[in-house]
Amino acid sequence: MQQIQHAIRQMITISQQEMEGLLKDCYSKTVKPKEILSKQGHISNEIFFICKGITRSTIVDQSGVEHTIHFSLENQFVADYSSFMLKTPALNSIEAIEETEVIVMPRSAIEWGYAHLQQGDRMGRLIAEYYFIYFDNRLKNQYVFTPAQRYENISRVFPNIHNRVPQHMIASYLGISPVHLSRLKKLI
Amino acid sequence: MQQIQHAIRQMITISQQEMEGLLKDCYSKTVKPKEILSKQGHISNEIFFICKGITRSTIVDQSGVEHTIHFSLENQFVADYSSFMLKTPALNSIEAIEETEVIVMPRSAIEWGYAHLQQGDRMGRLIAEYYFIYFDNRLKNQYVFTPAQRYENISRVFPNIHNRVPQHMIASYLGISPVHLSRLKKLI
DNA sequence: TCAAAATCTAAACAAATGTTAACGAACGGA
DNA sequence: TCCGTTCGTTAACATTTGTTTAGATTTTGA
Repeated sequence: MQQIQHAIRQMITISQQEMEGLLKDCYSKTVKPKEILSKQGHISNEIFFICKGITRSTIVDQSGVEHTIHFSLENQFVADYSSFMLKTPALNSIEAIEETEVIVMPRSAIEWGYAHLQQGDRMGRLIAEYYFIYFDNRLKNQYVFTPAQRYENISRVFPNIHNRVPQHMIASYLGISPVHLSRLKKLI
Repeated sequence: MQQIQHAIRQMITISQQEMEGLLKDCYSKTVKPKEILSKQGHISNEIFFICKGITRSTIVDQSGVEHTIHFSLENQFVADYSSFMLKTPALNSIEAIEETEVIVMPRSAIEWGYAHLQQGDRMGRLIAEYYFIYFDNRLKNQYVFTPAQRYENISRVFPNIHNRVPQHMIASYLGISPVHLSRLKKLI
């Protein structure tokens, strides 16, 4: 619980009492590689904070092919936020790549935060803004860089990613086939 | 000013007095087709609300090729939010496609809002969340749909777009060449 | 420890997409 | 109104990327 408190305090000013209220419904959970944290088709009612490990978010297309849309590392929050906010069935799943320890924040905790924290909306705003900047940057990258260039840059966004996830998942994240990524690496 | 007030009231509860404070530094501006509202390389210190018209946001890659990353329609806010939030030089420009009337919200107005509005952070959170959902959806679309499918779906996001912007800009938005879009249309 | 599964690379071929050039239609400013 | 510009389409060819298959290596789990 130390880690998540530190992450929260980096965003907002929060009293010890408030912190206890926010975290009272939260609990820790450990999942093994390939285990699912959050499943497509279900409404996401939880946000996860990663204490240790790494996860990937996946989405399945009409042909049944699975795509990796995101990796999440230590000290980051992860969820299908669209599903969480809209209360619609999640389009993506979240699964552990390594053995991963998370703190589960149920919807009740988040709603308690918006209602009772002095800076609850501010925290929501900062989280949303953080992801906004991330998505915005990612979108611009997609217009401006080739897949090879995006491969070269990926460890800026996900440090040490090459040592932690198999290459075919990186290819999936880049939107290219694993065979093609292997080809591109030869040229770099 | 009616329109922007209506848009704001759809997000938050705000008194008439607060509204006047928020809008006191805002002003109206009209630009002709192809005129620039916001230029790449400059720090964005303004958010625009579109009363009438349509704009596109563009980014230029290393080879000097211009890409259309976004269209913005009536009753929407538009800016390079990353530049606005981070106070870093904007990567993209915003230009009018049709003759466009906007309300300019300078940074001073936004900051006044965060500081003085009862629900200032809430408004910030809702705007950021709205864009989060938009980007998230857009990203998932890119993994799951082919360019042809994204072309077929584009008018769900940008109603009537086909009658308002030249096709080569739509191709640019989709990330394909205008020639290729022309080819794809034949097959649909 | 050992067999099965996962992973990466490579080659050959197929499909998708980009580039260039040409042409006619529509559009816009003088 | 007229002429230059922008726009959309088409064809031919080039490049990029996907698919399939195979083989070698590593990892995993019983």
